[in-house]
Amino acid sequence: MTPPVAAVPFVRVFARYLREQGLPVTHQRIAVADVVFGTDEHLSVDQIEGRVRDQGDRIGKATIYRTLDLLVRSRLVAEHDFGEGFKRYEHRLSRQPEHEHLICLGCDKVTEFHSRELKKIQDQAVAEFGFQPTRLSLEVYGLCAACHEAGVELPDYGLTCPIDSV
Amino acid sequence: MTPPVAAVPFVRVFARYLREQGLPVTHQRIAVADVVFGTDEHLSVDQIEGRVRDQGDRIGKATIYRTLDLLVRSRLVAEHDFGEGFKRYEHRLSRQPEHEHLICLGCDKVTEFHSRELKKIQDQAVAEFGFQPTRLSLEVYGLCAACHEAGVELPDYGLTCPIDSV
DNA sequence: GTCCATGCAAACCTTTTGCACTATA
DNA sequence: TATAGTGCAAAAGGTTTGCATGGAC
Repeated sequence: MTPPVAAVPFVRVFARYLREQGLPVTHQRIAVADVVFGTDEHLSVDQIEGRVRDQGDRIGKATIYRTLDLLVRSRLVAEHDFGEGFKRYEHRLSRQPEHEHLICLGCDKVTEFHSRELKKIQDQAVAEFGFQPTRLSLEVYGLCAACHEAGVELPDYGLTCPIDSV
Repeated sequence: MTPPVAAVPFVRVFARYLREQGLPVTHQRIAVADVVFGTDEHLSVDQIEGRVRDQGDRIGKATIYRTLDLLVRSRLVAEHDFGEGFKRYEHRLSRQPEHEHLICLGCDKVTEFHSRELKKIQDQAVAEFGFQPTRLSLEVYGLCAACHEAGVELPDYGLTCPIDSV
């Protein structure tokens, strides 16, 4: 099976990168790249495994983890932790490379957005603490418009909140 | 051993909370609360275990996890993931309850700070996407002033970055 | 032909759970 | 004394590693 057409040039960038590093361009590495560059979703390792197998390729999980490590090091792919107990991966080509995520607690939908306030926050860290930022991680959790309009309610953990009365 | 004086009233808040919920106020729960409310550090479960034992109390890890769950539900304590592979915990009393973290990749020092830009970012999520935020998580990674001045260098992952040349 | 990648299974680490026993109220 | 908590050990779940085999160049 062939990868989505849009993904092909990005997979080529990865292949070129591998050759530049003197690393073999293997069938499995390309299969993982096909999947990751072929979508704008934020994929888990299990999802990547399933899609590679759906394409007719056999692959082991260890190879997926090792290939993702290469992709993240190359900075062609970003790794995220949305607090689910596992990591998710998204490619950084054909989209705004720097963006943050709105994560819906009702339906798990992830919306990408960018705020220029983030620059100010980093500037503030420099001005106030002499801190030199190299990267930041921002996730906003809540309800997406659809869930909000559908009246979805988030469980309130079920317990009272003493901090408000302190 | 007695807990730090400053921690005592906060531990009392937790004890009152437990009674209000109809839950037993046990030695172990109070010992964990003593440790967590007795510092402004961001403690791992291992650190909490060590400090409880240093105070002369015996405790199992399962009890620490179960007590931290209560503390987080009560909102007296916040749980954080700084990407280390385990969680850290900090109390939310006697400090700005809402704050974010600057995490030094050189010495692991954590600096708390607050930026009013965060409010604007949440407003932007509402205005732009109709997203209703309930909480957000922001961590800025980089070098603290001391490490920066000491000339600490961060490893660059060792590989070239093809994305800049795409 | 050399070197590295792959697949599998085992190991690892943090966190959760089951269960017999103990402490709280 | 009834109810819920504790400790221990086992389980769970995601990720990493060791090693013999197989593929890339």
